[in-house]
Amino acid sequence: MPRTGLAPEELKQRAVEVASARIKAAGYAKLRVTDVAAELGVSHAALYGHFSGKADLLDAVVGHWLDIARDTLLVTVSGPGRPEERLETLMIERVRLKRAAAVRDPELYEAYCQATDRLRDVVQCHKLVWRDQIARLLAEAVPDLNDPAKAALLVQSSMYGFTHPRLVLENLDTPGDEIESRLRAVLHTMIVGLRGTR
Amino acid sequence: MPRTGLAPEELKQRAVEVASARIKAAGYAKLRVTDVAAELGVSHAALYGHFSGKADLLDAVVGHWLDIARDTLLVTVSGPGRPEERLETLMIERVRLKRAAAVRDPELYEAYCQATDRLRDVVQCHKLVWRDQIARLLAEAVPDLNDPAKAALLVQSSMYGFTHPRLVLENLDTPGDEIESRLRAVLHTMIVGLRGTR
DNA sequence: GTCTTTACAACTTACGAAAATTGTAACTTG
DNA sequence: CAAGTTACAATTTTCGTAAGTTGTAAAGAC
Repeated sequence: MPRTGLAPEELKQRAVEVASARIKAAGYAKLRVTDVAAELGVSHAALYGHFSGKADLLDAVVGHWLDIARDTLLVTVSGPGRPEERLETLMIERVRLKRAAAVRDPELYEAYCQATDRLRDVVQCHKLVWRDQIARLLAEAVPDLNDPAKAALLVQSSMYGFTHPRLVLENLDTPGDEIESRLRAVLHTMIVGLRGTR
Repeated sequence: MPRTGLAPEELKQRAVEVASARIKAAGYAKLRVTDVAAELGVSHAALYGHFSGKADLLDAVVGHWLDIARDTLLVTVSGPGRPEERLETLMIERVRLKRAAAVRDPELYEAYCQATDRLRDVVQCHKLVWRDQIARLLAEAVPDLNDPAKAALLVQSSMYGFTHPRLVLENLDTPGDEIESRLRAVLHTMIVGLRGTR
């Protein structure tokens, strides 16, 4: 049992919570490992036994947020409705979630954007999970699909204009209805196209 | 005839050329109106008679680059081949052009990215021209298309994952062949989808 | 032995003062 | 009169220096 009284996983979780709160309150650029440590009552060096560096702590913060988002979307995907509807909901909810996050927690959202810009594994892994969800829903929505994984990649790519974190930011001035309407139309066109080329 | 011996349009053009060269050489963030003026042999205040501000000068630099790009693509679009092929070429060349620019002139490319981030008119207008080209080619590739303008907007949106300047940057580590192959597949799927929903 | 602290070097950020830049108005020039 | 310069105020950037941060190794604590 460590001297802090917290198990390693508990300390990591606490560190992520503290870091998240500090980013929200003071800004992404102002996150200091020393501050997080002080708030946890340990020296900053103690945190390096749990995170390989500041970047790793940031990844954990982003990963935590992405996990919550993923769980939210999982509920949506598993809900009732035809496969195409659920696929559409997956995309729409994804955009809504990001738009809301960008407005409510702009600094935490910036952490996410930075992780994306830097092609961090935590974001890349999340993308793969998303693609897997798409593949599963596509396999249902388009019977006899030759290669659901390939199709999912195509659909995902066509969605980046709407869902990429930097583009979500860029589109904040455009009404959500307009974005969603366009997303629906693109998605529908892609699905029809996949049905026509299987 | 102005005291510089240059007509207004000539001076503007010279200023754009000088600014471009300085951005390429010293970086986007280092562009100074005062330096451009000095190199032109005028006071910096004289430039404000031709540009409404530094931002306007930057827009002119980006606009100049976009004009060259547009002319390059115009040749491509007007070339031989079936409409779908030409549409495909329009997209592929667009991505190639940007990838090359990002590698060859990263600072000038950053000027373009900043203009995009800031939703500057010069970039928005360029997007409209591009969409118009798409609409024209789509009208040929998909006979009896109800609304070519709407369809063009959808195709354009599906292409942002590949063509948006920030995403082009993000994709630089991915081989060009892979990007292009995916783009082709998405485009083809969109076209088949449009044919199936007209 | 595990987990932490302390100490430290290399690097980054903060800060204040000075310098430079931007945009504008008044003035000058041809 | 058009087109430029000079002068100026507000703002931004630069720069040197001090303070702070990051990551690591050695030492300490339980």
